[in-house]
Amino acid sequence: MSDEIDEIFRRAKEGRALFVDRDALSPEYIPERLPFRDTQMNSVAEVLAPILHESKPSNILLYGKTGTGKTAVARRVLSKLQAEGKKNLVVSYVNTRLANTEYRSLAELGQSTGVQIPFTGLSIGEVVDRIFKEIRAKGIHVILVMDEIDYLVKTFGDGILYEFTRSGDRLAPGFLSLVGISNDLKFKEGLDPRVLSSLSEEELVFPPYTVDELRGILTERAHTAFRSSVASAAAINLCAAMAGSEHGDARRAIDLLRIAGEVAEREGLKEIDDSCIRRASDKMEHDRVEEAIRSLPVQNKAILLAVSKFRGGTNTGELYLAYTNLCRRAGIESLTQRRVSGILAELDLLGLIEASVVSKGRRGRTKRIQLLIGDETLGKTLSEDTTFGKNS
DNA sequence: CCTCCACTGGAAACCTAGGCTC
DNA sequence: GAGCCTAGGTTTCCAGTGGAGG
Repeated sequence: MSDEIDEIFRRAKEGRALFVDRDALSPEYIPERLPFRDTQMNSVAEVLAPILHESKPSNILLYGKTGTGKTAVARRVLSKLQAEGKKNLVVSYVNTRLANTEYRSLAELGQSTGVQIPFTGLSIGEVVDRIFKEIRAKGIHVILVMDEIDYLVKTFGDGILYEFTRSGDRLAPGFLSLVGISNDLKFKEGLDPRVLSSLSEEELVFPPYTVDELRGILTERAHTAFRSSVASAAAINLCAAMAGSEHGDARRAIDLLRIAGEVAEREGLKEIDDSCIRRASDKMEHDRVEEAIRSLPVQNKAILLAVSKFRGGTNTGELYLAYTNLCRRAGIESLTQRRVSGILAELDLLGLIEASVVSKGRRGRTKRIQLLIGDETLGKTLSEDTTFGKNS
């Protein structure tokens, strides 16, 4: 036993030699220079520059799929802007999907402008009023970055965007400019035309990286992150190809390279080979699923567990029966079928199950439900939850 | 071509936890 | 502390429906 531990430590010590600066491959790392994004950086900088002579920059919308560098460009430009040392400038960054509700998105904006917002109890309108009041009173110049703004619009409508885009003189001498970041190229369709015209005074599209560009990015990062000869050109090619085959997602490519490096390190290898990369890719998928399950509310877990009882799929009625039984045994309240149907749709969206509506003619209409993940992953992750500890 | 099943999914009402003002 | 407010999750109610079997 202790031999094994010694062995792990020994390998870790040797392995450490693979990485020089692991952070260069972390998701938060933003390099000084963003390769292949000079045009976009300059454009954003040009749009925002007027703030340095006290006038309100146009609102700007950044479009592009995940991992095309939108967030990195926005952050980089804004941090340079902040470095200019302008006193009344406030840069607020909100990821609306992580904030999860309109209210919490606003609360984050409030935080950065210096308004304390209780985590519940106020109406949206009241929160907006308070923030606006603060901006006016202090003459603050706010640049609000709303990341994944399409999520906000899709789930809650454009209510607060409307407020923002029309805030105009209500804020003088302060002002608020929006930098919207969207993964969805079509999200404008659902927008009120007045909001749209104001929000997209300027627009910038981020094309997906080509495999060649990904290779360039990875090479640069690998250079800082690893010792020389750890990540061969062949390894980098494979990472770029695997991540790029779908949609030129740089984040995924970088994650893949980092995890492949970690795998190699753990194995005590001197360099990253193909099998490291393939295993890294499997691990990423596995981790994504585990994390998704772990963060589920109890009821959703129970439903997922009920789904897993049926090898080869089931339908709503049958599942609901199994689910209520399971709840009784686990000693938790069960929800109505209507709600379960809604939760099934959520689980479908997360990619944990597949639920599609099928009609069986005279025998009614239902959802065909199938588990998309492995039993062991599910069992292992759910057994951490004390509610389901024993059975399953 | 019509029926009719076993649900789906929209809408509204209800509930709880929390903050607000007075 | 009373009486108001809201968000978010859930329940209640119900009209709507695709298509196999008649």
